[in-house]
Amino acid sequence: MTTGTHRSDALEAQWSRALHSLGRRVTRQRLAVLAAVEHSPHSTADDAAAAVRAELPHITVQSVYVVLADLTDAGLLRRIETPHSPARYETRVGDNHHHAVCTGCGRIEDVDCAVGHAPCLTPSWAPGSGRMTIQIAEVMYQGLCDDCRDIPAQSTDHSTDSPQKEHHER
Amino acid sequence: MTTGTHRSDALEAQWSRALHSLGRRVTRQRLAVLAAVEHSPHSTADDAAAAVRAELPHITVQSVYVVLADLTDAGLLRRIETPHSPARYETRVGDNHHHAVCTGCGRIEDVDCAVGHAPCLTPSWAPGSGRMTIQIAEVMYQGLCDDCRDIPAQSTDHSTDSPQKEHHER
DNA sequence: AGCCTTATTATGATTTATTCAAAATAAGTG
DNA sequence: CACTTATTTTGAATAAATCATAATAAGGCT
Repeated sequence: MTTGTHRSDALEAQWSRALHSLGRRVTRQRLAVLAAVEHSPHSTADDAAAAVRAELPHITVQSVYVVLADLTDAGLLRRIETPHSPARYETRVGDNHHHAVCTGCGRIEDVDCAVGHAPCLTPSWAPGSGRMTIQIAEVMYQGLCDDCRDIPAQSTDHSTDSPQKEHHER
Repeated sequence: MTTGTHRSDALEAQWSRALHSLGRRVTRQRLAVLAAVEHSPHSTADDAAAAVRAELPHITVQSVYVVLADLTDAGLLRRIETPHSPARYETRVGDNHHHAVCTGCGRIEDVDCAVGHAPCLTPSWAPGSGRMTIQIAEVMYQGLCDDCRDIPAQSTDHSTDSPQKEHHER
């Protein structure tokens, strides 16, 4: 085990090169965090920390926060803010894709840009609004996934509640 | 001052009716919160609490949280989650409009739906994703407003920082 | 008008998500 | 191998939001 290579070695090399060319140091924790997020996209900081601990048992959530923020800043990760949930991260950067979250179970799916590519960067402004130079457009779809539609009301207890109210998960 | 009416009385009556028909009680704090959010849209819970205190000096943020959550649940308010900022609320519900936030100053503008109306509810799915029944599509644009483009770097202090990094406001 | 039921609000504490400052560590350079 | 400095660790602090319980008041009823 001198070389200590498991996991996708190709990706690791790729990330190392990327970090290097960005003038950033290549560290175990950065590679581990990248691998964790690559392996399970849309991870929260906690998720990532748990995954990383398999390799670096002593890492703390705070360190993971620092690494995540830095990698996001460097452009190697993308941060997603889903409603009623901590921030999530993914390695798929650069392409203009969006997300759909199921209001039933909270699962998140990737969605290709609805309009094509650039068009969603040219919004039609509401009357009276000042114009902006749009740089990114994040679309967040919300709905019910097929699985959750099969189980109409597996809820715990709402007596007179209408079936289609708020769902919090997690 | 027996009638105690100031502020937009018409709106207040409208909200009262809405609450009533939803089987919910009409309370001072609900009306005050609605008025506060109506007056300055995209308010945070803190903003709303501050505004409401002009009328109900003893109200606490926690109560405002409860009221906001309940009104959102009732469909009288809409909750917006902007990146790097607490949740915000607005009274404009029902229409399918989106938001643009300036990465410079954090100001938020309303944006009419880019695609028209319904189309943004029919996303093109990424390969391998399970389908979902989309209910709402929130689009979050990010960019620089004209004001912030005029002042390229009025920042406090970033020495070697590139001008286009993270901005936190509030 | 006044009482009563129950939704709503207040209170105080608690949890969760995230950030910060300072000390310890380790990448990469010469 | 030594040295500089980015990065990580550590421990504490803050911000945002939620929860359980007690107090209050809305609106139906008589």
